[in-house]
Amino acid sequence: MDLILTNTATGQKERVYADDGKTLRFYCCGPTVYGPAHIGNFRTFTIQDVFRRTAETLGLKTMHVRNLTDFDDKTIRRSQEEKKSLITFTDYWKNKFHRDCEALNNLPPHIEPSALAHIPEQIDLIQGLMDKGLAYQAGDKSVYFRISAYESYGKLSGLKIEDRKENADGRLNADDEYAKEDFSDFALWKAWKPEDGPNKWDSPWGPGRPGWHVECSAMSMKYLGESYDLHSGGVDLLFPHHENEIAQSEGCTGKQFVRHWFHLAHLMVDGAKMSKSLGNLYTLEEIEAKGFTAEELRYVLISGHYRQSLNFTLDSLGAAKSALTKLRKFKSLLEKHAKNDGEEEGEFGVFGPAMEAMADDLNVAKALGQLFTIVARLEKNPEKICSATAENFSKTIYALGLKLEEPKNQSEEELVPVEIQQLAEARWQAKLNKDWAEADVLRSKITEAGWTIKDSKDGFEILKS
RNA sequence: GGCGCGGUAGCCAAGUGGUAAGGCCGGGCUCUGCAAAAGCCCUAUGCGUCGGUUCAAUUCCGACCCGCGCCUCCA
Repeated sequence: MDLILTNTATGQKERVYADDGKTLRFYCCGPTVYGPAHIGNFRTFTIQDVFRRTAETLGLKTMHVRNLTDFDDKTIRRSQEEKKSLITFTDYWKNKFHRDCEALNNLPPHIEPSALAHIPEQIDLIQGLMDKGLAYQAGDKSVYFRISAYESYGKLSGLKIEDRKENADGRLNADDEYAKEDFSDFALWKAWKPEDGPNKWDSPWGPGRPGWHVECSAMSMKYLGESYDLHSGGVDLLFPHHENEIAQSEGCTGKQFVRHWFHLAHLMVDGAKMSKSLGNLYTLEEIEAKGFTAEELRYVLISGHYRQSLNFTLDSLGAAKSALTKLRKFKSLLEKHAKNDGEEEGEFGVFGPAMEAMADDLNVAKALGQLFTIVARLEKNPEKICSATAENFSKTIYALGLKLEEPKNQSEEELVPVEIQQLAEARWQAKLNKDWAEADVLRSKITEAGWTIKDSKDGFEILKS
């Protein structure tokens, strides 16, 4: 089964393959570590993870590189506001990011280069562009890419420089106008300014730091080669970031930088773009504080098609919770019947239709639809389940990145106040005595106190309402 | 203004030139003192609006309306 994905560069669905015949080499633009990543960031990283898992499930070997941007305007400014060194500051947020990724069950990239650790590579790239006349040092000592010397600029995004000039009125700031040859030229090397504090590095052009776009070109080519298979990021990076990466990389090497561009639509919240001013910007921590799990969030984030923006609501997490419970139950049904030896037709057996949907442009919504249809069918005919069914289910679930583990017991009993515990036990006694009226009175007292009783055959559970 | 994406049931969301997957919610029933859980069943003559093509359109074409994204450093 081939993996098909829409290539932004051509607008066509194309087969994803390893150009060297061995390993699919791909790069994902990673986070800037200056604060907690929000669920919109994680939609991108999680769908990229589904992409990788699906590729692997279909038999492709992968080499996944994702960078960490650990110096830029924001990291420098905020570290200074907090009176911390840049490294201390970014390390904290790197660790936070890694913990969140793990909770969401995103596989760690094979290589995760940090921009700070690759400044020499970035300087080399800039020097290469200088040598070719594609870059120049301006009066402000910064180095810029000379777009007028690079003809195919704009080929990925389809944006025309002339159009942008017309729309740039009022947006230019005086420095840019003064320093750059052309307002569209973007910074490759930013000359040091007093507000950068101790954060400066030496270069042939004086002290300063690389511009943001260079790091992805320099690091991806270092680890994946001058030409590689696929590059991914949020749609907002299409222009200018990825356009600039192409200009820098192809300008320097003269070779095609990336064959396949994989862009992911944004997550909306309650029908609007996420922003701090609207107060609809959630982090994983906030989602968990509302009583949902990372797996429930993952389910929501992957459940829409990646080329379409997905509207996130808290209600959708509730829906995910129920859907996951259903899958979890099915998993234990499989485990009961998995001892039956048996074979299934095709690469993924009865789950073939679900994997076909995954392979066809990563249609997760369709795959989930197929999955639930198959689940319902097998639940009605459990005698058809065999060891191969369980294996094929595992493969499908792996591609989605779900775990379907039983929720952990959070030692609920200990958290329940003593008086509630006593009321509950009194009620259980009343129940055993078949004093239903007394039992109901006690139940409503417990309910009023904010707890819920769930009976089973030989005991009860106390849960927070 | 330019480029791009989208409008399918209460919500989320697939899909097709031949009569609408799936999930959630809701409703009914079963099972248990009740409740919860669980199980079974039901839930769009309709796919933004108006025209056109066609034996047949939600699916193709045209116009229009609405929402969203990008147009210099935001996944």
